[in-house]
Amino acid sequence: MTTSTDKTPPRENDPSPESVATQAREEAEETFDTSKTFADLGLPDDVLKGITESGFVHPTKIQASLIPAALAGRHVLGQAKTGTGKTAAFGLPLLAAIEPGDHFASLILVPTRELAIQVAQEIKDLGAGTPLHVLPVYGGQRITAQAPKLERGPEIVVGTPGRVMDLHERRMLPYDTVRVAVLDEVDRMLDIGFRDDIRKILGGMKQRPQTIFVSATISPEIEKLARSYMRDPVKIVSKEKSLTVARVKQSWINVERWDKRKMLHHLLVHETPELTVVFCRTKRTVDDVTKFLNRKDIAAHAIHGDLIQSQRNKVMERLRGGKLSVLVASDLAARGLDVDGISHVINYDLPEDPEVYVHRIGRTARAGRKGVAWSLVSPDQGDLLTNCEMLANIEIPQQVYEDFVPGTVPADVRAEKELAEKRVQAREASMKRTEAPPVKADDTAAFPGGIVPTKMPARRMQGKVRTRRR
DNA sequence: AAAAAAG
Repeated sequence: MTTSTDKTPPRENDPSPESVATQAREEAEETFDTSKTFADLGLPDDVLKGITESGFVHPTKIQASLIPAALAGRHVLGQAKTGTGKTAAFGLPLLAAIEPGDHFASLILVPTRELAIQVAQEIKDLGAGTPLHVLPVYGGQRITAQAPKLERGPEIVVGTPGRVMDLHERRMLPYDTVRVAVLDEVDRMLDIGFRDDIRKILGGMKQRPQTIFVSATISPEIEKLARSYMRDPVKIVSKEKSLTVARVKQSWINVERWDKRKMLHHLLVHETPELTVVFCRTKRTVDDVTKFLNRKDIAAHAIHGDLIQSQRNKVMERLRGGKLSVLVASDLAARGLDVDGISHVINYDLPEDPEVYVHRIGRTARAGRKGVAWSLVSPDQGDLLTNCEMLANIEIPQQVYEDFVPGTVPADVRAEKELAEKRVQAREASMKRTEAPPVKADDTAAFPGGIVPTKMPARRMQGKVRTRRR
């Protein structure tokens, strides 16, 4: 049995056709600009053909504002939540602006290999009506396999930073021909490790190409980066109240650390989701959880950055082909991946970075569908949950599973608790022995808040605070 | 603190 402690009545009790239709319309209005069609945006006929063949009529809001600006040759810094068609927003103007034979006219940088494959495929599909070539380049595949494809001089290259730099150094990928440079998932690209690569690649383009940066969130650091590479940029910001779409039903479940696997198993068995992605914080946990589920006869597959690339590609193919029901993933899969039919996202651990939460749950409820996002939160992880709620600007309700039977407390945890209790008792006993000196009336008067000045030096206090946070 | 990306 499932009970929700949400104060508002559950949506399931209100499935009248009118309300469903209203909700659908509101959500469409939230994402799409129904007052416009792609034909209004100034795209050429051969590009429009690819769009109509893909079944699109109205652009999303980010597309409606980004496409005309990019077509006009402007530098664009665009923000929109996940799943609102950002790839097409920068891909369509590229397809429109680039002539066949314009070798290496555009370079698109993405943070993961899987995204390189996906973004390249999406632009290929959109450009089906044009003779342009799109090539993904990324690490983990042999350079010798890529060389002949690069020699043919594709107009658009989509790549991960490491391999792009490698190919450039081998003189197989020029920078000086690039007229439009795109940074996808900029917030992720500015992480330590990527930042310098990005600077090297963009800085290597002495001709100062038109730049398009897209990101789910725009931080001051992103603005700074944009200012240093862009001339007179257009900033496109979505005015949404929340960073997450309403179609995802989010909730959190209170569960002790040692009960998380059991709870995960309980959810997968009792709620029978169609296609689930389980996100874990470490590669090790991904492997452990996958093995655990396999032992319980659940056909779960793992994906993380330590698997060989062919294995990663194989798992992604299975996922896209609908031949997989549970994917256990590291944050490798958190961003951008657009796979149809992911009905559930489970956060086995909440991420330290709340932006990652927004990206993770954005894997579900794509293309106008609904989705469910559960987060397993142990009592000591409450602050992580609060961080996510604050960033996404939503209140996540708690879900209680009354028929879930918690496991026994592991021996080491029990021992630790007992030890902590003993320490407290010992401290109380010593406090009684050394009576605190009475506080003088003058001292308290200087601190109306009732705080008694401490004898501890300020520097030591800082140190203490710091150690407590870690 | 971890994960990703060049081998």
